[in-house]
Amino acid sequence: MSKNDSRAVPKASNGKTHAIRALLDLRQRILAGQLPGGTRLYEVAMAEELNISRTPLREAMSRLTEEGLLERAMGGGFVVRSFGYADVADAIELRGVLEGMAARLAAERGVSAQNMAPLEQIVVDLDNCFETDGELIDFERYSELNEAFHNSIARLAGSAIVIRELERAKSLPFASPSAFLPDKADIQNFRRSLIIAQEHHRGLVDAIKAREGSRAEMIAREHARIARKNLDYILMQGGDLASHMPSLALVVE
Amino acid sequence: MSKNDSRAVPKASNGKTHAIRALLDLRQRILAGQLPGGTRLYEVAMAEELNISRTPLREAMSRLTEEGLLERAMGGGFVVRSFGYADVADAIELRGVLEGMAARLAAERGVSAQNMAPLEQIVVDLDNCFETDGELIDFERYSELNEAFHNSIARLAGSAIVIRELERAKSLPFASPSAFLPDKADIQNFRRSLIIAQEHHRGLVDAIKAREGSRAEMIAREHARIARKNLDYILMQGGDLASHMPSLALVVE
DNA sequence: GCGGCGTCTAATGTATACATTTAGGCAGAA
DNA sequence: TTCTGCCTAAATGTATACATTAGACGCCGC
Repeated sequence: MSKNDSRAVPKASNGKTHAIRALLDLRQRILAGQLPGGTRLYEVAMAEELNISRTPLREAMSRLTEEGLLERAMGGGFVVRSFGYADVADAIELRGVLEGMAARLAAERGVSAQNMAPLEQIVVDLDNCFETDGELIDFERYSELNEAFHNSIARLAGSAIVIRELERAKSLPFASPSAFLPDKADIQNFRRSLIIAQEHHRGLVDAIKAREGSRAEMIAREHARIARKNLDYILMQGGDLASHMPSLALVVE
Repeated sequence: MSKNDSRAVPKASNGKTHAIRALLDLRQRILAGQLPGGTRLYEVAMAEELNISRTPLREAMSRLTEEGLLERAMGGGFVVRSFGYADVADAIELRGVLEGMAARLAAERGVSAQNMAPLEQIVVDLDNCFETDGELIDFERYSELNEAFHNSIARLAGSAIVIRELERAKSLPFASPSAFLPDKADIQNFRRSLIIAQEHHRGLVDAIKAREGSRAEMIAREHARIARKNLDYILMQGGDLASHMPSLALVVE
């Protein structure tokens, strides 16, 4: 058989190899905007800064390239990927398209009641995050449940490829489903958003159960566009809100 | 400024570093099915086999992971990614969805006559690959032009993100637009396919020019489904044809 | 003064020795 | 016989020295 199992795995059991620590550290710096798009990461300098050798650093940068946060520079080396407004908008649209594909496939291929149940439960739980007057009370929980809802949709399609690509699309911080959820302070301005989003969630479940593929797809797309609308609102408000939105720290152009 | 230009670039100007050569070699072996899905690539053994050290080998494997041909194994190491029929079908559908998104965006955002011209020329050139009775004569050229057509559609959307993700989707050999073009010997059986495909090309140009986003999207999707139909036909024929289809060498399950 | 050429330097590429971790086998005791 | 614990081997992780390359800079000749 060609599939040999093996042994090794260094410090990893501990939780972290040098490479993993470097990965986390670099990711955090990029997401925080400390390493602006276009910044070239020089191996020697960065290795010294992180107190590791070049080998695990290259490993870390490789993984960040897979993640889409770095790019390989022509002729070697790594550069922080640049994102502008158009990229953010397109990444959100892309997520919508992929979630739409997942929802459509789920509807077309059919989902058993048993597999549907968790999704429906999430919708109920999301409802319980609201007061009777429609005001959001448990913000943290809403965010978690929203994330779970989107992950479930991806899984319901039953396609490893779709799951993988959706995961990839969401790895850009500003493309994540919860990227532009309102800050706690600004919930008032987004109340309508949240109510509409929840209606989308209900609609998606309904469409998938009824095996209405096209409807499911369109709702998923429209749902993603809420993020874009929130983004535009935030940008229109000026610098103050934008600085509260950590997803945007790495967006420059 | 944070964007420093730099110097180094080893043998690369020559065309190949050890890592690049290892990359090409491994890719070829995977695509040829010599390294079946699930095969674990042991660094020491593989490095010896390729006559290089582990360092450039890891570099090569890293890049193949970005490409989607390898996966990182839990606890370290690399494994050849496994593909089954469902993955091939889904990858084709995914390409259709992404090309659909590109076509829709192109239509919605509008394309200048100047930017549209090359695409229209490709359609004319594709027509010239057929005899008056609809028989394909210049197979090689058809394949090239088909590839060019698909690349153009991606570019017309004017979105770096879309171009990138489409490039990624097409990097799986069986998801490429020309993956299931008929073998020269089997052209007869696929004549209808080619005629329909060409009609799709015309329809796409037409829809984009008329800014009919939804129509453009649906044509692009339907166009990709030709590949799936050809795939199914090939599989139904039994092993003989499949062995003529190099894109399928790495598909196991 | 200007242009070409050589050298120098900074960066990545490569090899390799050593460290770390775990699987699995072997041996001894209950 | 079976369980337990150690020990070895095999694999990846890490550090580091050295090789290679290309651009920068300055010198020299015209």
